Amino acid sequence: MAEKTKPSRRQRERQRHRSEIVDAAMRLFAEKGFHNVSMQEIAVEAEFATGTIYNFFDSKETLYREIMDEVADNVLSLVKPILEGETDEREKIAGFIRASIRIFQENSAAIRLFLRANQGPLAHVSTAHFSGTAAKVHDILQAMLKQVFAAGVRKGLFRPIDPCVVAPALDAALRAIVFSAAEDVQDSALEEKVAGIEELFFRGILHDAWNLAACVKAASDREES
Amino acid sequence: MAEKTKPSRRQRERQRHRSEIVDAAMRLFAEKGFHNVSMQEIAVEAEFATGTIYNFFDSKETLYREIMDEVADNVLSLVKPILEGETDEREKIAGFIRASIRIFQENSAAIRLFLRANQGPLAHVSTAHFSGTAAKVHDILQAMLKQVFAAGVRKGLFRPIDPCVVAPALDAALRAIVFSAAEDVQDSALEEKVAGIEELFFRGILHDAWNLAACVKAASDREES
DNA sequence: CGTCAATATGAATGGTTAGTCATATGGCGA
DNA sequence: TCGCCATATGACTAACCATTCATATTGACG
Repeated sequence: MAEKTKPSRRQRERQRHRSEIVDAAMRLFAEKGFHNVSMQEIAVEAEFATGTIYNFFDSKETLYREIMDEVADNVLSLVKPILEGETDEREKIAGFIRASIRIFQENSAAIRLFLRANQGPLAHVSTAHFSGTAAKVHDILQAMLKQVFAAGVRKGLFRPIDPCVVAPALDAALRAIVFSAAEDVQDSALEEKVAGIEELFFRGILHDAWNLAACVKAASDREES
Repeated sequence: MAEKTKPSRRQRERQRHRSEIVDAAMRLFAEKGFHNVSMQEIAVEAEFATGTIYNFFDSKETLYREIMDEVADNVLSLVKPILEGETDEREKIAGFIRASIRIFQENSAAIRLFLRANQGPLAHVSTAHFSGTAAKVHDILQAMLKQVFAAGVRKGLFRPIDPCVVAPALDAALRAIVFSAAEDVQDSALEEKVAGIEELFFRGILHDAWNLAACVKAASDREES
């Protein structure tokens, strides 16, 4: 199927140019958002002419999508082995949390794209706030997490939590921490913070068993007044 | 200071028109994002002429900002009494979680704005991903949450968690759940899901005390291979 | 009514930018 | 060395859209 035998001179050059464009575009999109970057800017940043970009990508939107997809695939390939290994569900979750540090640190520019993704050319109210493959990848990740949680519950490792609650919660909480750290200059505390998330998720915030039901009731009573 | 005595006919009309424009703009911005909505569209949606909008707002950006600010203030005013009451820190957190349902449900369109906020005319890498007052409000909310957590830890109600980790984590997790529910048609499960978050945060996912440290070590060993 | 001030109107303006295309370039085989 | 083809170029076009402003409408008040 795939021709492995022909990375001719021309072809390799072309591929290099392509990736230079992608790099430049990624930097700019990540920094300023889709609508605030013109093809001119991208061209200048990549040291090509405007028209050249259109030899590689049909439209600005296509370029954007391809970048998103690339990043998404990359992230997924890093996370997948962790969540699908043969280990204990508890270790999978812990491993996922710890891996997030590296993944998000290494792709921090790329990930910013996802933060800024909401603005994209997609005006729709898609399930996630991403577009195209990126949305699928997000869904896949969520699905994997849910499965791990479900398995953990089945085996009695976790309390009978709802995977559809915990999976997005973990994902969102992690993102919040990692991104806020990525934006500050001093990301020194990142490791500790992620460890904090880990503990939070595994053990909760309470010191001892506390009568949750009573509190909830009190709160809703107060609400009605 | 504030003249309470003069909502004359003219003035009241003007105010009504203004809020009709705000409503229309909010609907559109929430649905399609700042850049994908033209002043024309807003004018049509609000049943005014383009120029009329400029009698109320200096620019598109001003309009956007004012909407954001309005929503932010509204949300803050709902949350503040819960977090600053005289109750137990545990109840404050529980109350905050439960209140989020109502708040986000009632302003679901408005809140979508915050989701889409990243795109705004602000290209900067601001601390939060919001602009202007909205950013401040977000910070204020976070600060209040942190204080509650810190107080809870001090009183021994919570384990020695880091407020700077837990506050954003709770916020992000809640948002993730509420928004995903808001986007699905069947939000029937929302109450249960939020209750799930509550339990998750208070008690964690583990059934029993489990040797977290060992797991962490195993995971990082594996990482190095 | 008639007048005036406040407000609404929407066609016109100017600036921006995605995307095109006729032309130039340069590597490569003959 | 020559000519060819893949690729690069960047001035140009067409569309879009925020904003303006000369004009029309409204409704309050004498």
